[in-house]
Amino acid sequence: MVVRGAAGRDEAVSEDIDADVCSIASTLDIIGDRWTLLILRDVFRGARRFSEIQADLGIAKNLLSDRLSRLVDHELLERVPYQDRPVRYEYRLTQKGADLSPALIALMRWGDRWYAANGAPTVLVHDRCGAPLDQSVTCPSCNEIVGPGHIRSRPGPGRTRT
Amino acid sequence: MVVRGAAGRDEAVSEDIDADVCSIASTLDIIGDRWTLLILRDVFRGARRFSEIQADLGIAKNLLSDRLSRLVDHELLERVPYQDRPVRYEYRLTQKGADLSPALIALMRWGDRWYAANGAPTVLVHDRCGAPLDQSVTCPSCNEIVGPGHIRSRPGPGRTRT
DNA sequence: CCTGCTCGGTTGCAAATCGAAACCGACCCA
DNA sequence: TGGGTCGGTTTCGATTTGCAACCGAGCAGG
Repeated sequence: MVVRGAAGRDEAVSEDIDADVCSIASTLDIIGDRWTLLILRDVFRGARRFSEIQADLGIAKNLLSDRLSRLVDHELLERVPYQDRPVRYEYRLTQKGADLSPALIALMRWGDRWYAANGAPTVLVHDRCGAPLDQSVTCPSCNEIVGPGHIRSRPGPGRTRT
Repeated sequence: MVVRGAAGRDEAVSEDIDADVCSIASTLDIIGDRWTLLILRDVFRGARRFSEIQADLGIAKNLLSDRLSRLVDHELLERVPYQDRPVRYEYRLTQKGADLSPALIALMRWGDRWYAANGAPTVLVHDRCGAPLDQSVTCPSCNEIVGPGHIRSRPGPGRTRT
C-alpha cells in the first residue's frame, strides 16, 4: 500500500500483486456489498434484533435475512436465543465481527472529513479523558506515528505467487 | 461506535442514531459496492490505466467504465491525459481518494488476521526502520494508544436530528 | 372460541443491476 | 489493405434487488 498525493508522484515499491492473494479482496468478498457493513454498524451500535435493524435501515426483509445468515455463516455474528415459546434469536458480534471496528472507524472518519460539512455527526472520544480520538498507523519499533508517505508495502509470508 | 466482545456485554453509550446522519452510511454510498474499493486498491498499487485495472480485476468493461466515471465525479480520482493523438487518459488518486488509505489498511489487516492462514500476503512496513506497522486508535491528549474497550461515541456538532 | 397483534422470517414477482461478448473510433504499424 | 491497441459503448440474457403478500408460533382481549 503506497499513498500517493494529488500530484500523483509515483512511490510504488512493491511488485505486481495478484488479486487472488490480497487481504482486501478476501475481506470484500465477505463484507463488500451495499448492506453488510451497515448491518454491522447497527449491531456495533447496539441493535440486536431483526426488526430493529430492519426498521433502522429500511432494508428489505428477505435481504436482511440473507445477510444475517451469511454473517452468521462467516462467524461475524452469532445467533443467541433470547426467549423460548416462541424461540427468538438475537444477533451478537463475535470477536471476528468486533475486529472490524477499525475498518468502520476508518470509513466513518473519511465520511466525516469529506461529507460532514457541519462537523461529524458522531465523534469517538477517550473514555478516560473525553478527548476526541485519532486513528493512525504506528511503528511499534520506533514507537511513533507514521505518516502516509512513510509507509511501504512488501510481500509477506503468505504470498504464494509472484 | 462501541466495541463489544464475544461475550456481548452491553457498553452502548450513545443514544439512537439516525442512519441519515451517519458518516459510515455517507461513505458507503460512494464506495460501498463490490468493485469500487478493489479499483481504488489497484490505483493505490500504481495501476492507472483502464486496461491495466480491467485485466487485473477481470471486471466487465462497462462496469469499470461506470465505476471510474463515478469515482471521477465524486473526485476520488482524476482523469489526466497521458498522450494526444489519440488522447488517452489515466486515472490518479486525488487527496480525497488517497485519504481512503486508512480504510483500505483496516480492511487489509482484518483479512490478514482472519483469512491469511499462512501469514499476510502483503505487509506494511516503516520506510525508515523496515518494521511491520500497526494501525491503532490514539488519544492525542493522553498521547497513548486507546484499546477498543476505552472508546466511547458521542453525538458530534454535525448531528442534526436527535 | 374468535379476532387481531408481534416477531422473524419466506415466497413470488417486477424492476434494476451485472457480466459476457460484440462492436466502435481513433490511431499505429507493416 | 489488414491487423492490432486502447478506451470505451451497446446489446442482451442472467443474477440480484426491492416490494408486497403471506405464514406460523405465540400472546392478549373479549
